[in-house]
Amino acid sequence: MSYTIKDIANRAGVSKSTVSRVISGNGYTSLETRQKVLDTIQELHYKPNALARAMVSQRTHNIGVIIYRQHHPIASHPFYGKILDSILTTAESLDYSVFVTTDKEMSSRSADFMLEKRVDGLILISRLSKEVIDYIHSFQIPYLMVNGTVEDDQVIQIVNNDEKGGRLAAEHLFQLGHRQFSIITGPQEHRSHYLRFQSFRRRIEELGGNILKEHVYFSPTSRFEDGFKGLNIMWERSRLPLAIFATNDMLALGAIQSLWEKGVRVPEDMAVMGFDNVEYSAMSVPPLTSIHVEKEKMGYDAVITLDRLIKGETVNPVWIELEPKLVVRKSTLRV
Amino acid sequence: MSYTIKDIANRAGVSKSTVSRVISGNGYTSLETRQKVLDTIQELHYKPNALARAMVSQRTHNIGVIIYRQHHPIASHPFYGKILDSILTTAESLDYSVFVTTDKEMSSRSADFMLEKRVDGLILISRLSKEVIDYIHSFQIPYLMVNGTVEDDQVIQIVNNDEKGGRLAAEHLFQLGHRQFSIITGPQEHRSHYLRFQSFRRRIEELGGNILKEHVYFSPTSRFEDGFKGLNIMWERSRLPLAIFATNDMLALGAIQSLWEKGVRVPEDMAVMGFDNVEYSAMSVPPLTSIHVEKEKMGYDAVITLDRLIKGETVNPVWIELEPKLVVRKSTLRV
DNA sequence: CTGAAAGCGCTTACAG
DNA sequence: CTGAAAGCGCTTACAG
Repeated sequence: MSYTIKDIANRAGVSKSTVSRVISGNGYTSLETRQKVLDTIQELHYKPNALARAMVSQRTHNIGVIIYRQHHPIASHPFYGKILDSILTTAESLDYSVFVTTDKEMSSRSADFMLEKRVDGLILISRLSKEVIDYIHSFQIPYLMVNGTVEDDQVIQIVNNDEKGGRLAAEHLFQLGHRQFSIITGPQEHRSHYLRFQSFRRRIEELGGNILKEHVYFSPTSRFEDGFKGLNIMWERSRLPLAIFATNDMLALGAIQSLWEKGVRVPEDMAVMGFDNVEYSAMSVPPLTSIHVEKEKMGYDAVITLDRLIKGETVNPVWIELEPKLVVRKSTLRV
Repeated sequence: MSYTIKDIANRAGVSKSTVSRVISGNGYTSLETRQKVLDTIQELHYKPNALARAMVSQRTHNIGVIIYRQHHPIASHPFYGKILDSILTTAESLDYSVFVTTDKEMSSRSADFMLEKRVDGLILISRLSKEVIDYIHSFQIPYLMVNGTVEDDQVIQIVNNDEKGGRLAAEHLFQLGHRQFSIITGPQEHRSHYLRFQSFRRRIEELGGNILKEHVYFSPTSRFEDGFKGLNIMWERSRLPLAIFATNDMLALGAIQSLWEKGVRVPEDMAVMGFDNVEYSAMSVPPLTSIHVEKEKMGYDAVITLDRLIKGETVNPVWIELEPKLVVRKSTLRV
């Protein structure tokens, strides 16, 4: 196989301890031996075995990311993929390697894998069952949750302030003069969709607008296809208001394509807005007004916070909430 | 920390060897002791330390994925993200865990990390410099390349048949009656963009059409923004032909948005087609005609092949080429 | 400043 | 069928 510390020691004419010392920089070494060791390391392209190191140091410098996927593959997901990207780069900057796993059955299989590999900590993304979380919790391993579904203040969570986001959306459409609205909202078991919808509705009602029951479509998923379908279903049900709010961008884009097929122009005939501000919202025709969610920051904060936990520092607050922001594009322009 | 094999042995009143045997299923164990051991494993939620196992077995059951990213974050990328997704699920089915790393500088840093962690094998995605590849090669670790840029038949590669794809695109547009074309093509150092463009042009010329120099835009990246910009630049340069071929979907979508801003209708006024068949090509307005590339199969084949290499089996052929397919959508419909 | 020894948590022959 | 011993490749006190 590859060279070991013993090979280096022999070749440099010193002991393993000495080699270990120059690599780690702990303890004293004479300049001369130090140089000799460094040279032979170079020469042999020696790579210390991280497994052996981890065995004795009880630290792998690996972290695990578990992402729940149901319908959507996850890495390529415009929302979760972004979070993952930023986890990857942040982790790298802190010298962690990251195991990525996507979990379909919400079983503990992924968790078991990670546990056996002795990761230093775990990042859980999206929907994971209470059982799995409790299971992980029982192992006393540092972990936290990003954009989770479970309200649990035992668990460190990083989330978007979806209530505020819903309000921002409501105020934007209201200001454009709309008083009646159609809603396409994702699975209500998912905290985000639920909060976005509820706070949008509440704010609209506060302002004096209203939302009729027949103008709400509860989508079984948060995907494009169901945004498309949802619009069709509502369309056949009744004459639609001139503003549509979807609780995420993919649903909104689905609605827009459906409207386009019907010959309804956006924004001239109807305004549409989404939520998340995924990359594609800027690329669509027309570009989609949305509520920006700081996906990169979610990933960044997750790693930084996990690193603290791993180092035994206490983390406060337990609940990290990020601020959403309105991004106006042409899909809601007053024409 | 967590329990060790010794804890289990003590509690069950047997030796470590015995515990090891029942876990691995190697060697004989009486039904009685077997049950006793299994029970205490259950009871203590014992998780064998994969590091220790790997130390002795010289197999980590981990593989590494290195993705080059320059402009685009990579996990969320509509093309590479899909490959990654399928790597993740395939690896899981073969009981591999996967380290994912994105490499910006094309340095050997990621490779070094993976090497130190003693991954069983490596999957390299996209553009990686010859030096890095040679470097990895020198360590005798099983590895292969997906959608690579380098033509090197020493290296096992999984690629799309881009020449055929380019031809399919040419034939489709030609059949619709077009004889002149605009091209937006990505970085020519990238094998895919180069081949797609060249074979498209060749096929068009064979058929009797032609492509003028001023109707070709060489884009510095393969991103949406540059598709948008490319269209603008050509637009100002001269009157454009009524069919546009972009060497990937993102460039095509950029062009479509630009046309939309100018009031040019697709496909009524102008036909546009892309390449890759990323998810968003089906979601755009209008839906985009494209050449489908089997991204999922790339990831799948990569893992299956790597697994063979890891097991010491020989792999033939060295160059795995996937067949592209034309997907017609409304952006090129004859109206 | 340097080396020998013990130990991290497993598996694998080897005896019995 | 079961246990004691050696070893995987490191690090960490402990002597010297």
